[in-house]
Amino acid sequence: MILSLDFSSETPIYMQIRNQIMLGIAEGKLKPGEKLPSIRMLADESGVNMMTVNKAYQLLKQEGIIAIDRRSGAIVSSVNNNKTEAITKLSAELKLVISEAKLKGIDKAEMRDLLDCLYEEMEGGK
Amino acid sequence: MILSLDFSSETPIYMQIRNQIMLGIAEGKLKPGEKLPSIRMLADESGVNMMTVNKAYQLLKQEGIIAIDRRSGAIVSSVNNNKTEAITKLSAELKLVISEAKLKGIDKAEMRDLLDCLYEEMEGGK
Amino acid sequence: MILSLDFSSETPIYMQIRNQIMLGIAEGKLKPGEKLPSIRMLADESGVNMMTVNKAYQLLKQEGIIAIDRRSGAIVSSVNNNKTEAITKLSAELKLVISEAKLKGIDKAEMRDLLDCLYEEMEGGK
Amino acid sequence: MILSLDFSSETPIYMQIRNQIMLGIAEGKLKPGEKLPSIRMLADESGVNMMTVNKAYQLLKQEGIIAIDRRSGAIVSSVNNNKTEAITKLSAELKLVISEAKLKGIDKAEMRDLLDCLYEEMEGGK
DNA sequence: GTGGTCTAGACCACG
DNA sequence: GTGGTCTAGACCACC
Repeated sequence: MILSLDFSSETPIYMQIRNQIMLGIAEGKLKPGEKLPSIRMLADESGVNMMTVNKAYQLLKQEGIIAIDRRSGAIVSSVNNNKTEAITKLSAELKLVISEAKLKGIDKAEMRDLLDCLYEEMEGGK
Repeated sequence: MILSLDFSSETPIYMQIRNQIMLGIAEGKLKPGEKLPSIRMLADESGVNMMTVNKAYQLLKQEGIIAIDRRSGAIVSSVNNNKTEAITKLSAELKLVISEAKLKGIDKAEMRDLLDCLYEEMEGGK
Repeated sequence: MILSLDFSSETPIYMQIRNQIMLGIAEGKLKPGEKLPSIRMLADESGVNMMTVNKAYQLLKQEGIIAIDRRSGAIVSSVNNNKTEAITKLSAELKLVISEAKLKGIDKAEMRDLLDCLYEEMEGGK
Repeated sequence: MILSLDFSSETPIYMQIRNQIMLGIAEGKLKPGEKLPSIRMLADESGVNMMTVNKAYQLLKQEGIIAIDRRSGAIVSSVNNNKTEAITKLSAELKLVISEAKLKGIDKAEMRDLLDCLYEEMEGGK
């Protein structure tokens, strides 16, 4: 688990960590039930403060993506959340992405291709 | 052009304004060449500071989505065709959305449906 | 808004702050829509770190008890949450309190009296 | 005596054990004078460390709820009648519960009902 | 002015 | 060992 962080990005570091862990899980690099690195270890490896990593973990926990086990640290949760709520959130995000695409002259067909392409790329990492 | 702002959202207000204008353009409610409301008017209507609206407009200008003219205020630009750069940015955003979808148990087929569905919804507003 | 904190208590300071604010609202000392002191001010007054106060506020926000407005800081939310969920949580807490009472020889009648008594005490502060 | 522990809960495991034993006694599943399972047995059954169970037992002993005998292990104490002290502690706990209730729109009458309801539920287990 | 983020340490509770 | 809490300062984004 190596993180590549951009310290001069507008995206807060804890959010970058959260995003990369989420990507890692989605790409199958991290599997449900698997242990995540400890807060301390990840902080040391990545050159950030413990509390920053902690904040990312707390966020992921709150989102139901990981569970923090008192005995053995953080583990990846299995998927089980209610879709309806998730779809509402995703729709808003997707709409924004679609808007950006449109304004850059990318049409529906191209977006579908891009979606397919990204899925393949991500499945490949399994 | 009525904005619905959530002052307790994590998303900064200027970003909410930018997003809604972008959505408005993508949905065809605002067409290329059309004039946007003046900063002052939008600020008054929405109950926010003029500086905040200004920041949103500057951001949109910088993204090449609107043009700001001293005489006639802000107008919607025509579609920009610098796709390559845009696709890189969109890919990163889409990847994150796909990850979230996966972790909520939403598969590729459902995402394609959602994409189609949102396109129809947005075209409808034209 | 003066907090009385016990720095040697087992209860974390941020939780003591959260509890006292919750009590303050329930007793009517703080009314819905009213502004809470800023994080900085409360931190200074109470002799604790900003981040500790921040943690309390974040917790209250997450519990839907306060809202954090980007313009004017934190304000007390109006009550509107779904009761069913709340009752589940309250039941577990009350059950524990009842158990403790029983084991100390306090019977049902006494508990009802205590409940009434506390309600009067808290209403009095309105 | 089967414990249901949530390892990802915020409540420490030893406290969960203590709470469940207390509930068990209050509900009459465990009667004064009755023997509690040995530390080792409970630890094995529940998949936790012996030290953790020990901590829970020590806490219960300190609270005067159980007595620990070298020869026969832990036994449930008879009801302690030092009410005055107990009431102070209970009042603080109840006040917090009442606050939470109020903020969720649950009024005094509903709380009284809930109290009655929980008493019946707990008596039923006798 | 406000809150949001981050750091580099520290101590404690838990298991 | 783990995570949880806290501090005293700092810088930045937002309004």
